[in-house]
Amino acid sequence: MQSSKVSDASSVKTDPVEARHSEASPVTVDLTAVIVAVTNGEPRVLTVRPSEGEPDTLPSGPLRPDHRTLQTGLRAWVERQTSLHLGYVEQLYTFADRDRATGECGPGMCGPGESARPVSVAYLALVHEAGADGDPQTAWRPWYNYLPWEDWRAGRPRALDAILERLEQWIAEAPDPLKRRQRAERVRLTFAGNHMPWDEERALERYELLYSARLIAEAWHDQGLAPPSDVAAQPGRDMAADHRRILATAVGRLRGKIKYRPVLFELMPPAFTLLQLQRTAEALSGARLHKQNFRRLVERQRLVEETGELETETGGRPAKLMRFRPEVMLERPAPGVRVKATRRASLV
Amino acid sequence: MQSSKVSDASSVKTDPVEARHSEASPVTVDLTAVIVAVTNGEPRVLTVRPSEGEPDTLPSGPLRPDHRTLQTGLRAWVERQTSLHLGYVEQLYTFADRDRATGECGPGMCGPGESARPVSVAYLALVHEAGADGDPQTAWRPWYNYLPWEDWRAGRPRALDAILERLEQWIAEAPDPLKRRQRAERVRLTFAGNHMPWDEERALERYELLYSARLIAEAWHDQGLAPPSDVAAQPGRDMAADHRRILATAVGRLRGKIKYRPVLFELMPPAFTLLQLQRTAEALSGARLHKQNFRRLVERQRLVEETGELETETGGRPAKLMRFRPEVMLERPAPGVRVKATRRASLV
DNA sequence: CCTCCTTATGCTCGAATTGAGCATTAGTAT
DNA sequence: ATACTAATGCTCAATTCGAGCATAAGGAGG
Repeated sequence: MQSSKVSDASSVKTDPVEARHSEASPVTVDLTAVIVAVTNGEPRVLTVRPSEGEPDTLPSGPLRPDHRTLQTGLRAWVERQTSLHLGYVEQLYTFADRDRATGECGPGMCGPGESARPVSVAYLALVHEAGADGDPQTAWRPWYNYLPWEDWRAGRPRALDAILERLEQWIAEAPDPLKRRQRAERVRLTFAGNHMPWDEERALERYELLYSARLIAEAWHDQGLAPPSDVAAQPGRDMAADHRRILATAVGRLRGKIKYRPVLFELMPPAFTLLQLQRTAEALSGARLHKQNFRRLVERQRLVEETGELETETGGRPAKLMRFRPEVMLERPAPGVRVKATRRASLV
Repeated sequence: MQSSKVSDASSVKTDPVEARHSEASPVTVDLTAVIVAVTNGEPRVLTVRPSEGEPDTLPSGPLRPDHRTLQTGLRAWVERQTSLHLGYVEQLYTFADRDRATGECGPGMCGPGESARPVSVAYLALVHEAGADGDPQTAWRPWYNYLPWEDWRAGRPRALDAILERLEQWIAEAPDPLKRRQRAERVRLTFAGNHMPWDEERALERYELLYSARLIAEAWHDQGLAPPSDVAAQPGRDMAADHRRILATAVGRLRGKIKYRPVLFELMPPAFTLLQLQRTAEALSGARLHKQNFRRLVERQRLVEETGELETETGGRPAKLMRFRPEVMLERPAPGVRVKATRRASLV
C-alpha cells in the first residue's frame, strides 16, 4: 500500500523514456509542522487525528500560490487546521527522498508513475499551552510516545534493552567484517556505548540508525512490507509517512537550540516558577538537571525577573513567580540555558 | 489529490470551494550549492562564471527524477558542472519567497503569473583545495567580496562607516516613532552598536537588514528597479537571484558550526601547521584569534596529532606539521574549535 | 658572526565557569 | 509535633578562559 511510491521509483529507473527527459521534475511542496507544547513537564506534539487504523499524522498541507513565503504558507495551514496561532516558527529541514514514503499518497491514492515527487519542508513551532483548542480533529501526543528511547528523565529508558539487543543482532548480521565494525561504531556513537556519553542532541541520528536496522515500523512500510508482529522489535508508536523522522529532527534541533537561544520561554506561561522552567528544559532534553546549578545559570544570565507573586501550590515551600526578561535579547548575543545533565539522574 | 488528509481537515472548516481549488502549486526545485574552500587564509566560494554583464552565480540545477535524494541530486549537479568531488555536504535552508527573485525570471522574463514558483534548496559543501579544477566555467571568489562588512580580521572593516551612515538615514526615514525605534534596535543588535559585541554568526541577519534598508543591490532588482548609481550605497558585489542571501546563510552557519563540530578539517590539506589551521578558522569567522589559546584549545581537545614532519617555510621558526585525528569523532560528542575573538584584533 | 625580524612553542596567573553537594527555610499533610 | 516536599542560599574544588610574558629557532641583512 505505502509501496506505491516505490513502484514509481523503479519505473523511473527502468523506463528509458522517463530517464531521458531529464528536465526538472515537477514537484509539489508539502509544508509539515512539528508543533510543540510542554504541559506539566510533558512535551507534546500536535497531531491531526488520523482516520481509524491510520497512523498519527503531523499537520501539513501543500504550498499554494497565494502563500507569499514558505513560512506564511505554513502558518496559514496550521491556523486553518488547528485554530492555533503560532508564535515561534523555525525551518527544520527539507526532505525529498524518492524511496522513502513522504506521505502524500495514501493507499492507492497515488496516480500513475508520472505523479509529482513530494518534497516536504518541515517546520518547528513552539506554542504556549497544550490545552487550548478543543478541536476534535487534533490531539496533543507526548513526543516520547514516538521516541521512547529518548526519555532519560527517569533514568535509562526501559526500551533501550530491547533496542540494544536488536542492534547487536543487526551488527552481527552485517555482510562483511568492515561493515560489521562500522555498524558497531555507529551504534556506540549514537547510543552511548563504551565510554560515549549519551548525547541528547543526536535524536535524528538515532532514529536513522534504528530505521536502517529496521527497528522502525516505517522502514518496513517504505518497502511495502509488513513489519514483524513482535512488538518489542518496533519501539515507539509509528507515524504516517516520514513524520517520525521529522519529529526526531525537531527533537534534536530543539535540544540544541535551548542551549544558546532563549526559546524555552516560548513554551512557558507568562509567569512560572524556576522549577517549572527546569521541568520544561528537562522535558525537552530528556534528562534530569541539577536544580541549584540550573537556577544559578538562569539567574546569572538574568533571563528572568521576579513578578513579585508567589506560587503556593508547589507541594513544598512557596516559590517566587518569575517572568521572562525580554531585554536579554537586546543585551547579549546567544543567551540560552546551556545545561548539562546531572551525572546521576537520581539526584536533582 | 496530494494530501488527502489535509484537504479533508481543512474542508471541514472552510469553504469547500476554496478547499478544492487549493491544489498544490506546481513548483520546480532548484538545488543551489555554496562550495567553500580556504586557500592562503582566504575563504572562497565557487561561482559559475556568469555571462558578460551578468552577476555572479552559485552552481545550481534543478532536482531531477533520477536523483534519489536532494543531496545526491546536488552532488550530481556539482560534479557535472565543476568536476569537483564534494566531501562534506550539509543542507542549509529552503527558500521560496514569491516576491523575491529566485533567479529563474529576470525582470519581465517570467511567463504569466501561472509559471511554476521556484523553490531553492541551498546546500553548503566544504572542499579541500581551491586550486584544482582548471574549469574555465567556474571561478573561486573570496566570499568577503560579496559581504565585505563581515571581515574583521584586519580590524573594523572600512565599509562599515558608509553602511552605518546609510542605516542611520534609514532609521530616520521610518514612518513612525515606533518603527524608528525598532529599526534602531535591529541595527544595534546586528551591527554591534552600543555595548553589543559583534556576533559573527549573525551574518544572515545583517544581510537581511541591509536588504530591508535597500543597501543591497538585489533589493532593487527584486522590485524591478535599478539600484542607485552611488557605489558606496551598495556595499559588496552583487550576485544573481538570491544567491548572496544564500551565501550569507552559509557564512553564518559555518561560523557557528566550527565551534562544535570539527568541520574545519574538511578545509585543510592532509598535513598543516597550527597557524594554518588558525588562519582557516579566522578566515571563516572573520576575526583574529589569540594564538596561544587557540593552540591550547586544539591540543587539549586532541583534535590533531603530529605527523613528525616539519614545515620550514613559515617565515620564522619551523613548525610541526599536524594532521587531523579522526578518532576524536569517536571519542566525544561535539568536538570543535569554539574560539572567541581576541578583544584587540591587533594582538594575535 | 651578530642583530633583527618572524613565527613556534612553553608557561603562568588571575578571573570566570562548572559540577557537585551541604544546609537552611517554609510551606502542606499526618 | 513530625515527616515530606520544594525553595533557596552557600561552599568548594576542578576546569576552563582570557591575556600576556618568555624563550626557541629559523631566515635576512649587515
